[in-house]
Amino acid sequence: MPELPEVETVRLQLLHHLVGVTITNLKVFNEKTVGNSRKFKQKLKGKTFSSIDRIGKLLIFSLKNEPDLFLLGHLKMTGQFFLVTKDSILGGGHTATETDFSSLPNKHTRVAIQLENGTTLFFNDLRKFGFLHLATKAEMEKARERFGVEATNPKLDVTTLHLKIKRKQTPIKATLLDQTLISGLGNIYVDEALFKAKILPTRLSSSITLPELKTIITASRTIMNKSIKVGGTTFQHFRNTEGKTGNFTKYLKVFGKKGQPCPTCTEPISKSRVAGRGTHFCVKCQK
DNA sequence: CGGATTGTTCTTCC
DNA sequence: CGGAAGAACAATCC
Repeated sequence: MPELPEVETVRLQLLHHLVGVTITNLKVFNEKTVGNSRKFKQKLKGKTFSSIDRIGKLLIFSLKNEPDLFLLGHLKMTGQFFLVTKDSILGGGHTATETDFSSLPNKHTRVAIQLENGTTLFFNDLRKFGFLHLATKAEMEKARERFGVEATNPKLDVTTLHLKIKRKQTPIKATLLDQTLISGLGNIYVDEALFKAKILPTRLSSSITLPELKTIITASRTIMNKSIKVGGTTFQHFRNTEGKTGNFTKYLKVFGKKGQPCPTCTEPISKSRVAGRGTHFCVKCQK
């Protein structure tokens, strides 16, 4: 379940390997992933990556000398990028639990992008919810506008956010997952941030005071920045572009810890459904 | 084999 | 009309 830190981890790695690199060929294994594969291949062949941006969990690829063509990428729940160089094929060295690069493309490969330097970028996605879509500048900007300020952005104005949510009759968890209000949080980091802020995920948004919201936002930022530093969380399907799992798993305090003692008070961690999602919390620590 | 899993959008309901 | 709840999407695991 890639959230902001995982997507940022992917972005940094792709940035390192793709900028200035030209696409020589493309292969589409799943039409729906790209929309229209004919157009997708025709538009991208011969183009050079110039930069990669991110808003929330959406990746935005810019192309050299193409001011009106962008590539929007979303991993949704199970999307993965794999960057396979000659070296990594030859070198191997991955454990059995990790994806075997020499076997790519495999049955979950939806798109393969061949690059001039002998590298291939694979987009794998088990559940086919993720996408790589072409967009005009106007479409890209429209997509951007749908996102609220990123949870990690120090400029996030909590007072403005509080005004937007103080009449909402939904659980605070649902509000924090709403990407149009605040972007980047997903199921894992919401649970972790609310635990750190000592707020119950079921609390109505309207009951959250400004100081409480500030605490939640600060907690989100702290947790996600820490996660970015260690390469994200691996829970089920996330792998970075080298096929490695993230390292934030060991820092998780409540997510996936149902029945285990709360790290603060030893009360067993509870799990229920909030906002339609599996939700973890401590009934004693969170109010 | 039914139910749970999850990011986002779409549909339905009140 | 607008907010909120739930379904849908896909594939897999238990």
